[in-house]
Amino acid sequence: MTHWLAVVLQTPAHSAVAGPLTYQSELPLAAGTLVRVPFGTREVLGVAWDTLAAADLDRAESGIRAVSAVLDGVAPLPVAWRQLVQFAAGYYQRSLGEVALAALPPQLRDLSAAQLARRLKRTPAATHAQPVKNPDLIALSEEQARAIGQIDAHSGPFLLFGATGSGKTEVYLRRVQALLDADDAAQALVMVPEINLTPQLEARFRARFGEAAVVSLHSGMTNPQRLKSWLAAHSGAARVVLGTRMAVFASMPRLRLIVVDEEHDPSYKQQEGARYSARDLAVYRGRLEGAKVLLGSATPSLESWHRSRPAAEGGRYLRLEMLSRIGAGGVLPQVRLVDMSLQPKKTVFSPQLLAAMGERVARGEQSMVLLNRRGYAPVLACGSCDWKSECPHCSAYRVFHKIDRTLRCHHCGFTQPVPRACPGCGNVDIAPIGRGTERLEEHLAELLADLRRPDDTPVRIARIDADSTRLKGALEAQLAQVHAREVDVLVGTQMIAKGHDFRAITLVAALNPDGALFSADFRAPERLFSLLMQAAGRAGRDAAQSAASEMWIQTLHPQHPLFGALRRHDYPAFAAAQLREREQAGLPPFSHAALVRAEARTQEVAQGFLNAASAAASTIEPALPGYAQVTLFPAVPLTIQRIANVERAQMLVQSPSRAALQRFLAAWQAVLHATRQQPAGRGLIRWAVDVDPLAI
DNA sequence: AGCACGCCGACT
DNA sequence: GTCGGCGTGCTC
Repeated sequence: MTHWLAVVLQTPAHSAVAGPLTYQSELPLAAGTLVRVPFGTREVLGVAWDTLAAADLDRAESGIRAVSAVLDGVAPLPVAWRQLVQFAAGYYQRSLGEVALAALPPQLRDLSAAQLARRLKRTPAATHAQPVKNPDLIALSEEQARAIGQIDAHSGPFLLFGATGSGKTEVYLRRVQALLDADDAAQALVMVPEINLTPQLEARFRARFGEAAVVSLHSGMTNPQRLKSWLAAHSGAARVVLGTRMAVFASMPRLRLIVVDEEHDPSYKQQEGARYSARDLAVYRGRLEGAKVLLGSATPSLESWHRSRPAAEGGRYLRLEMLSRIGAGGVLPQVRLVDMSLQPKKTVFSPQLLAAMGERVARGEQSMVLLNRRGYAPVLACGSCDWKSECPHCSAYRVFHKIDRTLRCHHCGFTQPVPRACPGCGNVDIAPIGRGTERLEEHLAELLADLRRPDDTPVRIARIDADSTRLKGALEAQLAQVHAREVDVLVGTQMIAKGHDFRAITLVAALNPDGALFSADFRAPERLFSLLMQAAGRAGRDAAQSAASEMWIQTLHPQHPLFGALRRHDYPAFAAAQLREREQAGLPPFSHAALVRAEARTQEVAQGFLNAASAAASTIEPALPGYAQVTLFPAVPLTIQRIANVERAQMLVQSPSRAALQRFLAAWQAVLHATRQQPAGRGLIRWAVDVDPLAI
């Protein structure tokens, strides 16, 4: 007997074939079954989404092809997984197939049914790994115990607002422990923002629950490793899945707890393809599957903070507070502001800061200097004509990297040797303008050259940024050097501000954070506050030194309220002020936004497409649902207008109602597709919608 | 997006 | 005479 199936495959977002396709099969196949199907001239992986009755067929029976193979070694994907994918595809305006296939391990796409069967034969049968029971545990703080009690007593979602070092990870571990002890098939998902942070967390979870119970899922793993972890989660054998944002889509049949650590981190938002927020999907998934959701941060996103206001005021999350620091005498580092307007112009290090660093060196303690700009200098300029190191392919300057004497574009990658003389006028006097971490490291070496460590050896300076850690294992090696106290002063980008537990650092300095105070990006202050709080949290983790640890900030605006709140370590005050501003300006979380981005060879084409699609939205009959509550702004060029010779434009769509915005976007999708076929879409390279964008 | 088909320049 | 340039069009 012939059965018909709706199968989703990775069909491109821009093509006409966006929805599920119909195939036939001699055997009945359950929804969620993985299949390989013929598609054009190739054979691809698909997920059986629905069974179809003959009456549902809208296509001549003769045109329907047969499923070529069934991957029956893998259990069908659970209904909750399909619902999550369906929701994400709808909410983020992408095709079902794109989201579904991107959520599966890549190797599943590449292996034939036979290859997969062979692979599965090598993996042991799925038994639920049993974690170590009753490990030796340290006593909980009163705050930790109270937070755990509340998590047990309520259904959540929870926002665990816990200072750096307040022991959030221990709370996660205890809740996972309690869950696994109580239910010997239950699973927990623990997400962290960056791959860099998974190894140390993995070590802690493995130590507590044993090797077999814990698997990781992130893009730094090899494809076979990812497949293995994914299968362990899917079969239920793995009890704890640790991962980055992609892990929110892990198939877990008995998911009962989801932890999103550092929930404010922008890395949770995917920035290409389906631009989902793993944090937001985690909350949705928790509700869908009846799993408790625990968001944790010392500086929560304003969205989560707002949602965790008292229930009487409309809050939907339960806020749990852990304000004191464990193991550091409860003391947070002192924040010192240096007014740079009192310093000579072009001062990089104020004398006060240098003196403070010098004291650390003399005592054998470590300092950390943050500068959010890698390379030697952001621009190279000619002294006699107006030549600057512009990238020929982008509307941006190429950065001078002294280490290999190149000019590199950080946007398109275009790299050339530094010219001997000015390409504009031939003058040999071309000079770096501004400074990046490379130059800072060099400058600091000069400034500190005369200092001696306690054993009378010279100061050792190291730099950690994306350039110094490009090689595999380089970051680990450099971090190990810092831990082994082979470094006195560490210079780096925000890469070093996050998560790493540096025991001997007693001074952290931010050299020039002022850009974010007056940025056009409305989230810039939130990010800066979070970065500085996290950086401050790096200092003085060791109890013996915490009392003397300091966070130094050099600024032209020491009176700025952001720094006032930071000095008091007062996130709630900062958040309240920011939320007031957001409310007045009608920005998220008080409104909802989506961006449509368009790329073309010329700015006119990119903007023309967006404006045409915008105009077409209002002329459609009947009027699109919710259209009255939706505001479409005119198309504008992106901040970096051109990258790799592609012009980029965007259009903001805003609404006070999330539902109205969603209905509008769903209906507008067809208009955008149609506009592309019209003269206004001629020359357009691509377009994409970004729902809940991080920056507007 | 792939991967075909299709129609015009420099090579064994 | 073929290999291959990437322009257009289709995939249940």
